[in-house]
Amino acid sequence: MKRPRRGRPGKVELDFDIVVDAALQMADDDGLEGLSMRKLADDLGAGVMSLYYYIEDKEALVDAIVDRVAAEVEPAPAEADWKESTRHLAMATHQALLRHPWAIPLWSSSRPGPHRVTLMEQILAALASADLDADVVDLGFHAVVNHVQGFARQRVGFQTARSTDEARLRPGGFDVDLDEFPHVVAHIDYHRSGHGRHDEFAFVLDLILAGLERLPGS
Amino acid sequence: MKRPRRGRPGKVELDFDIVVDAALQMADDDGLEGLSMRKLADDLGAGVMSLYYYIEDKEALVDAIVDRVAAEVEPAPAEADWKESTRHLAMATHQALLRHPWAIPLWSSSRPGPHRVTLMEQILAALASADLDADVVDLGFHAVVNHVQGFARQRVGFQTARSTDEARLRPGGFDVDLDEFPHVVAHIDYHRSGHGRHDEFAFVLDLILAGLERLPGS
DNA sequence: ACCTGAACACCGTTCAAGT
DNA sequence: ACCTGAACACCGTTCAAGT
Repeated sequence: MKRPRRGRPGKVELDFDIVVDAALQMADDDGLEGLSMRKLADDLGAGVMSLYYYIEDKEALVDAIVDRVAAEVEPAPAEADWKESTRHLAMATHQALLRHPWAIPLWSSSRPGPHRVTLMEQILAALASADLDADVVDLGFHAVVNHVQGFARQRVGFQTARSTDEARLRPGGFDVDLDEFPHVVAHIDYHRSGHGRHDEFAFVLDLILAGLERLPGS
Repeated sequence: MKRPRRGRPGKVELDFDIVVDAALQMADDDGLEGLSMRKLADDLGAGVMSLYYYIEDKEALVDAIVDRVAAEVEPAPAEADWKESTRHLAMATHQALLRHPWAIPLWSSSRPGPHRVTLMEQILAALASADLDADVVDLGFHAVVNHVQGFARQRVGFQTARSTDEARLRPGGFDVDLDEFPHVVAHIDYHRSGHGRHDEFAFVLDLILAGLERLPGS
């Protein structure tokens, strides 16, 4: 089960992007807890400590790969109005997060890099271009961001528990008897069985955007 | 910097609750990454491996302390209507999360224990008792849950970066020049400077609840 | 039934050094 | 300027054993 090496120990071509690329690949393959400095160096055929010439520490590396995910979000087309732009950015972010599920819990907790700041700027700019009160812009920003993150989280959560039986038996490491929780069971079943709307993410997103217009200024 | 011990090595009183209590305390004191099996055993004056008699592994222990946080959320008073109940549960959850910030990223990613399932049941039951379509109940549930988690996350995020200057200089480990991001700067300033509404959490929550009533059924 | 130490297979990072 | 190995200070957990 040895990993393939890119070169012989002794001299290896390395730079920031090569390190971050390999780290992103490793997180995609093995999840966040599968990413270690030592395995990463091994993958690259370098000594562990060589990595530290290009990055401060592991945390900075993780910040960097999260920012790579943010970089995958394309800007909205120039001719889009505020609602279309916001919608585009939210959907593209949602898709990027589903491509890199390990990034979901990090999306708001790790500190933002340049691409994530750019993404924030684009969303805020789109909302600001609407005829909305400053309070409503702020509120809308958080509503959209929370929706994106919350929905992605929920989605990968349900991927984990495949069958209803599995969910019934151990919703945690605990033995929770779901018979006592009829609404929870109904909720799980609702989500499991196609539940009417095929794209609930977009549906709720549109509700949020429509809601913003109807809001009293201040 | 030795930790105080509760007994002499050789014989210690231990049970599931004692272990979980100590783990919760340690997470509150030192954060999640400050919680280690070895330090925990030390705290309790026990050998590390003694802990494994009561818990499966560290992950199960973390699930348990997260569930303890859920246990702190009081049920809504019986006479409350659906909106008051939902509001109560959301606010109480928000406060519990602020008391245990380490639990915020775990709130939706770790698997729910009995108390968190109970909390879900209560929220779902409250929404179901309203005269809302099943789709709207589902949508409202996620809107409320996302709001609680997203807002808590945002709140502790801002606690980290104290001054505007600090945020300007390094929003990440990156050197992002915020001058290029005027809307982001405005957004940060808006949040920093009292921003009109004193309790934005409750304000947005009420908007969500009011919005649910106005929604078309299906 | 309950608790244990030794050992294993890992981590991230400091440091002083090599080219 | 770039890369390194040895060492340090940690981890969580398996195992075989003790009472």
